[in-house]
Amino acid sequence: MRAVRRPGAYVCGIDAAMDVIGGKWKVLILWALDEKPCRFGELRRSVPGVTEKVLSSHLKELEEDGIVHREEYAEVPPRVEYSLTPRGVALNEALDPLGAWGREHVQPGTPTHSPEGVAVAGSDPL
Amino acid sequence: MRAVRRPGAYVCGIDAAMDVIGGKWKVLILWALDEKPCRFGELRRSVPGVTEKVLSSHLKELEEDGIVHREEYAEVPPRVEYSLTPRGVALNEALDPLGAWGREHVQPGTPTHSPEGVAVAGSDPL
DNA sequence: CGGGATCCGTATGGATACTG
DNA sequence: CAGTATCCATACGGATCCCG
Repeated sequence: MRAVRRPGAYVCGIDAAMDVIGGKWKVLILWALDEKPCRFGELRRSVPGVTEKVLSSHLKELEEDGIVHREEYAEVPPRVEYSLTPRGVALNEALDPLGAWGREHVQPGTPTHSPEGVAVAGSDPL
Repeated sequence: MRAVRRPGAYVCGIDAAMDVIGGKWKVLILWALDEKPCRFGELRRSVPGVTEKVLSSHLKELEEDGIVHREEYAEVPPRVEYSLTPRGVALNEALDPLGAWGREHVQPGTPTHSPEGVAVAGSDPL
């Protein structure tokens, strides 16, 4: 994963934000968590195609970035719950117009929200 | 670069949008073009650190995605001008809240817009 | 000037097996 | 269940040379 943050500084806020959500599955993770807090296994099912390692890495980074909160319960069947922090909620809101743009301009018919993992069929309209 | 579009389809609009702006320098390019149409050389100067090849690739992809328009003038000193399409303008607008989020949450003090010498004091090309 | 072609290093992500 | 460890593939980005 991103070994370390961009050394110097960001050129702009978008640049900075992109560094946070740059992972391949991050926005999908955020999206799933936007619905409800999730356990690791749930998340894995909600984000089809992601592997444990990558999911784990992404979650760790999102946690470091203050986007998700990780609550660990020291129980016998280990239980961990991930949820969005206020900052994460704000990020998701900021992401909304971008999602609208994507739906409008690149993939008409894309669902608005389907954390269960629905994939639409369709081709590039361009 | 992205050899081909994501095989199946996108899970959501954000997912789709991310595929469009996923390149390392794309948002910076968009940002520069948001100010004014630019020639290749200008762009290269506006996006410090990017190499010709990558800039070229990114521009080509952005063009394929209908984000930028490429106007080629068959003159003796070859001249090409890149500009944002309406779709590109819309994308930039959709990116705005994300930029605001980034400025607020990850890099306080990041400038709002400075496409001229995008280099912020102290910024360091990777 | 505006790139295309080539070669190459690295970061990112994937598969699988294993552990607390 | 919730990860970690290891190995591996490749996409991405960079340097350089070259051409219209």
